[in-house]
Amino acid sequence: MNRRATLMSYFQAMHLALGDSGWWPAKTPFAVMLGAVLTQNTSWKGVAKAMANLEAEDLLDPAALRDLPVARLEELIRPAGYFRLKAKRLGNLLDYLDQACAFDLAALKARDMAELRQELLGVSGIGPETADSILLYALGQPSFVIDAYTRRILSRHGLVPADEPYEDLRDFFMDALDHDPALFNEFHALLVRVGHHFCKPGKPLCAICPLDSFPH
DNA sequence: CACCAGGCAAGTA
DNA sequence: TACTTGCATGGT
Repeated sequence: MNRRATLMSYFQAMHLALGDSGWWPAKTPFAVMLGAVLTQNTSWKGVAKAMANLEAEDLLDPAALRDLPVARLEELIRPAGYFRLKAKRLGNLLDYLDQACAFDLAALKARDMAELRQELLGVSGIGPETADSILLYALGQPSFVIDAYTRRILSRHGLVPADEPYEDLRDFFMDALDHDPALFNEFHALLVRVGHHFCKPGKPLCAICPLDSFPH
């Protein structure tokens, strides 16, 4: 079985078991970018609280956030953890968005993906996973997102080495699959959901994991 | 109590 | 280039 067929069979198994994930479909692109930074090495629960704090003050908007004192931003995002660090990183992102498109985020959707990805990676605080999350979930561009669960699940199934570098893992998906944003979106979401529920660090895969019937 | 969560950058050798 | 460490709150 070729890699495309293998990956699609994983996708089908996960989707059949868990259904649609509905990740980041309804919010604005900017809100998605905020979430992508705030969720770095952090569970979504605290991020949701931080986002609610911002929304309650109508701050899910780049210009509004730019005018907010840093100390106030730190206070509002505190539940997401690393609050001083993340306040800086959001400031860096705002500086970039102002310079790159004058906060016209819709304009970024038309940009060349590879070029835009390189620019995002140039922002301090935006690494490969955050950049790909922004491209895919905020801008609808077909950039596959790799996270700790994706690496863990694929390596435990013997599809890649455990220490496979981020870019190689991303190529593993992108060389095999059609560059369909909807597919990339749902595929990554399902991998995270499966990892979260069934694939804890150090523990063996669980018998009710939808991927348990695959070789590992 | 220990450990982890949808990472990243800076420092060290 | 390849490790190590700091960042911080909240849940299990």
